[in-house]
Amino acid sequence: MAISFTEENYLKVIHRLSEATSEDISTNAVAELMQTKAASVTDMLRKLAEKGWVNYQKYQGVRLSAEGEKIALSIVRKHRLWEVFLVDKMGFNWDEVHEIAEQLEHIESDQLVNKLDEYLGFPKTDPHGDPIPNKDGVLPELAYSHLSDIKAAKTCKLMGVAQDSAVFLQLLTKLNLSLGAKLDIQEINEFDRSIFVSINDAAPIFISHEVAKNILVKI
Amino acid sequence: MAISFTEENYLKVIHRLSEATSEDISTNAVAELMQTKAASVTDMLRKLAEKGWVNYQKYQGVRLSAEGEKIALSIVRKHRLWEVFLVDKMGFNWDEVHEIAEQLEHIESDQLVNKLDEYLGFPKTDPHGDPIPNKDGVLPELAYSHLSDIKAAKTCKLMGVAQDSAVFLQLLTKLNLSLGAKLDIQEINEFDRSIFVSINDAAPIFISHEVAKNILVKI
DNA sequence: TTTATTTTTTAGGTTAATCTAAAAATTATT
DNA sequence: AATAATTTTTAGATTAACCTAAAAAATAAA
Repeated sequence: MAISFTEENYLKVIHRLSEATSEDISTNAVAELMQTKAASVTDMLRKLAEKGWVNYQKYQGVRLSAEGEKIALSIVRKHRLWEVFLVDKMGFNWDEVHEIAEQLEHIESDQLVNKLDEYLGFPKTDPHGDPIPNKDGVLPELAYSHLSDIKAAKTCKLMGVAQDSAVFLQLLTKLNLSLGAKLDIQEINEFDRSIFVSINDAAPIFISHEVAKNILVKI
Repeated sequence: MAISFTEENYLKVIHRLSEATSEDISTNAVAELMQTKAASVTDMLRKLAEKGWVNYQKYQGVRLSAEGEKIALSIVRKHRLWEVFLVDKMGFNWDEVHEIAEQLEHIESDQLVNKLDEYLGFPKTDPHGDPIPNKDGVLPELAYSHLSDIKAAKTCKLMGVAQDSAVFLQLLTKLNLSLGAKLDIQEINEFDRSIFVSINDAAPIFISHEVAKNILVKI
């Protein structure tokens, strides 16, 4: 069935919200991420339900149907593959690619996506460490920890980020934190939960809890 | 000023029609290429004129303004660069890329277009031999002849095509005619204007005038 | 368990791009 | 030059996606 850019964006947003919870997603939560009003969301949810892409009962929130999930994953796949393309082939920085990938994710051609995947060497993650669904919509298992959850001094490796806002990514770049960086945690301060850490064997520095929450590491 | 996909497509179509003539472009001609009705075109032309992208007087046809021309050329540039990408990097055939490039041409990022141009080695033509405008909208001079215009037996080289319909391109492929092919014209038949020609030194075959009209060659 | 607050939905409108049918202007033909 | 044929425009509707304001339902607080 034909699908519009807008419908694709709604499915993507509902999918993103569903990853963080097992509850149904509220109209307001969708409205906020879609940068629109709740009334508009209600209209769209009814339409998406009619098309069979979401399960929606009024006042009860929304969740993706199996088919909706499949569509959402294919958009996520495209978004992340294009991000790899933009960074690896076009030479963009990881904080510059989100906007462009938001456009490219709507290009419709399974053939192109699969050729692109191959051209990029079947990457498992995008430039922010987020997993890329394969052609059947299966996400590779990554299972990383949030740096903020680590309780004791140890060594780990930066594998991803939990946010791709440009300001956050630019801060990481300033701190010399990029994918694959080695982190030797020296000390965790009880007071403000800041972390004193050496990055790639450099002199240790302080990282705020706020930042640590958005850093994914392999122990 | 903000521009919609639809507006971009109208400008592109008007540009394409303007290449073939110095006359103003009729509402019906635009309607046919846009696959829409004349009434819809009238509405859009008024809007494009308000935005300053075309000169339009009712009942008198339309032509691009300097600014409209600039926009149209940037779309053509993107379309043709993406076609090169699809053929050279993704491994598509030249008859498979038009549809996908129709989508990709609307991606908005000057930075991306210029990086893509560089990545592809600043190509002068797309996979059909059509010239690619540079970043300032300047078209490289190519000045090729239509095979159908050649009057005497001689040798020439296939440099482009005047049409990118899949059926036409597939026919060329069947005839072993691709960009760069050597054509030794043996004879031109007065009766049906068909051409008896040897392609890359193979046994000569007949090519119809209809096909020859759409083949561009360098003598 | 009422009352207050928040969330969500409905009702009614707007805008961009399209359509059909009818009117007006242009062009072609006697 | 008058009439016929064609082209183009206007008028009035439709659809998708959005909006505001008001009503209804759900949730939280007294």
